[in-house]
Amino acid sequence: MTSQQDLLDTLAQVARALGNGHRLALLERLAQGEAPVETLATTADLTIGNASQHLQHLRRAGLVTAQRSGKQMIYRLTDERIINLLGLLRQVAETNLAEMERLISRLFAEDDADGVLEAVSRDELLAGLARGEVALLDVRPEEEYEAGHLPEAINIPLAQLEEMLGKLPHDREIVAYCRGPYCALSHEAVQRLRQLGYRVRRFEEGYPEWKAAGLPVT
Amino acid sequence: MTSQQDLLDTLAQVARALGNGHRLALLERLAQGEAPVETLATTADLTIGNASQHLQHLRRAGLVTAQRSGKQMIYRLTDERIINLLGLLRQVAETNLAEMERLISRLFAEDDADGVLEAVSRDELLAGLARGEVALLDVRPEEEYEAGHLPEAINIPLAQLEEMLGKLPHDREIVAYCRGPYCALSHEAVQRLRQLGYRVRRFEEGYPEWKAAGLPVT
DNA sequence: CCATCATTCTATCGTTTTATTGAATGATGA
DNA sequence: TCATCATTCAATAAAACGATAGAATGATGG
Repeated sequence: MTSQQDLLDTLAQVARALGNGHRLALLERLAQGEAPVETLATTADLTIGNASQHLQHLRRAGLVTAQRSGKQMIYRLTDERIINLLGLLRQVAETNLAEMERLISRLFAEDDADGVLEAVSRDELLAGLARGEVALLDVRPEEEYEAGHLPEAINIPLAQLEEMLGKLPHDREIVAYCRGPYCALSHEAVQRLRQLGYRVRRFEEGYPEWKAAGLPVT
Repeated sequence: MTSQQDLLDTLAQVARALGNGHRLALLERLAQGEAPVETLATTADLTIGNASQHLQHLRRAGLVTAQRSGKQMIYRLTDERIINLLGLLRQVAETNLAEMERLISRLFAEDDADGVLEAVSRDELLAGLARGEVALLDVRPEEEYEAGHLPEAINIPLAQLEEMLGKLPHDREIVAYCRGPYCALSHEAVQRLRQLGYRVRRFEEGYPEWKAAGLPVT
């Protein structure tokens, strides 16, 4: 009977590994693809030593694995389902926590003045793609695009948006996506492109969710 | 950009609420149905004060809600998806954590000497029920059975197993279930019934998972 | 084999969590 | 209204966590 509680304690240990904002940021970056410590530290805005320690913590919980490559240590998620786990955690938090709602609306406050920027759901996107009515735009950095992206997506990193407008079609609606639901890149891309007269909306999810759902990636 | 991290911090707060074995035990009990503090404290083997404090913690994280009923405070899960969240957490932990495997095999060590006790999957169970080839046995306490159970399940609490054998059919295989994958009740029931000559296996999940999957309950 | 670079380990300190105890609150029924 | 019961609140001490800085490790290129 006591080992029943041992199991729950072990489970709790895994949950506790998720219980820190910095570690969640590291996992979100890892959901885009494997990366060495330095990259992870930079995107999560941590010192190297600090990032290393958090990564050890995630490793002890079995959420990430590490592999040496030359003098670098490459980390990756142990399991695609971790993305689903994060998604479900987010769903539960969003529906049941008023605080969450407040933060989300603040993060995306400026956007939706006239309601036209409503996000495109996965089903809607799939339907639009099947009918050839939409073009996909990936606004993540080139490195993350190279590591994997949605089929037929055009990559224009946000930093080069205006320079690379030539790659965008004019005959179709554009759907922009980035790292996930909380990633602000596609929000900003949509705003800037709309000011330039493009017909564009954002995808409500991101690359990791698409991949975790078993949909094809390139 | 900083509010991106605020969101992750809030998410981390919810994860941290799951990061304690006692709180997971409370949630597992709540997955069976709502209950007052005293019941919860008893099943989680906590003092009342301690249980109350953990429940407050879960409430702040938006995972449970409380409602006064007379002089008792009734707690319940805010959201069925929390059961899915726990299930996914368990899956991830089981596949990626050697420690987990060790604990599970220890918990169920005696059982499977000859391999016949292999658990019945959800699909297999549904097929068997559809063909009328299996009878369902719910070995949880009567209180939990009353709060909800699988359709057509016979309730024989483990404590009264031998006294109530008369309720069991002899012409079909019996599938026993209880609170969930780690619950030992159905394991023990299967062992004891097999010694009495019954053809019986256990369901690999439990009532909460069945309900959370949207399958019919009574 | 030495200098260098990426990463991890160790030690420390301040902060947060947890369990425990006892007092306070809120509803009930005599 | 008072005594009682269920629960929560408040205060404390022990344990776990998180950030930081500097030493140690392990691979590489000369």
